[in-house]
Amino acid sequence: SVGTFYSKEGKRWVDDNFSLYDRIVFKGKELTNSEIADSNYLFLGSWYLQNLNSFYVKPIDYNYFKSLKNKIASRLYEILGVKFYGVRNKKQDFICYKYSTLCQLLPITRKKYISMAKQQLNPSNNELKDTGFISKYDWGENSRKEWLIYYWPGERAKEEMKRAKIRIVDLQTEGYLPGPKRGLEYFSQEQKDLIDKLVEINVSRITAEGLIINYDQQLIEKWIEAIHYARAE
DNA sequence: ATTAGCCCTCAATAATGGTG
DNA sequence: CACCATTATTGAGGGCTAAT
Repeated sequence: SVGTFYSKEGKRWVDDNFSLYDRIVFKGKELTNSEIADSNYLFLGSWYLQNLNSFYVKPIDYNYFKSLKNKIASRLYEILGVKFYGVRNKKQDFICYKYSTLCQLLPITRKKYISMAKQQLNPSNNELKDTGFISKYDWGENSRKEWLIYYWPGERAKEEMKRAKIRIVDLQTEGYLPGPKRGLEYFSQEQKDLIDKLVEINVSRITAEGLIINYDQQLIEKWIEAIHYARAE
């Protein structure tokens, strides 16, 4: 896997061989030398974990994602969300997919006739349009007789990108660049303890400090608690 | 090329059984 | 007896195919 994974913290592409998970331990198996796993554990790969910690993720509106009835629609939402990112501030304010490409990306089989392809995808397209994620979509054909689908971002998509941009700016200015005030004495003892806890669960120190500044302490404590559960699933 | 009906798959819910 | 886990049932959605 060369050139497929970008490290946010390292600011470079990763060419190493790596896997998403470092280690998987199933329930009842030996966890460490003496401990037996009380449920299934998943250890995220270090690169993956680092990027999560750096918030190098595409923010998705999980509630919206869940609300989508059609699974094709929800997958489209993920894909288009990323693509719309690339489209902002460009002259061309829409994106275009070959149907054949979409077939590889979506949980669908390639149809022989355009009518079938349309009734395959349009219910999902309409759902996204009705909920405002796209403003409209259109079918077309290129010179090689390949079917194309055009998507225009809707209000919901634009809102999402706006929100994401603000969050990124917030984190970069307030959470990342170590400001002049960013000494250890800046934190209370309680906060230091909390940071240590975060570091224990593999959050990088700089991110942990950023979290402490930007979020309520109790919220973070709950969050740590939740992670201990989430790990097991 | 398009439409409609049948069949298969998957997932959500209900029912059953096993355990503290 | 209550609670959790496993199994059975049902329903919706999508693919395949035959008829138009």
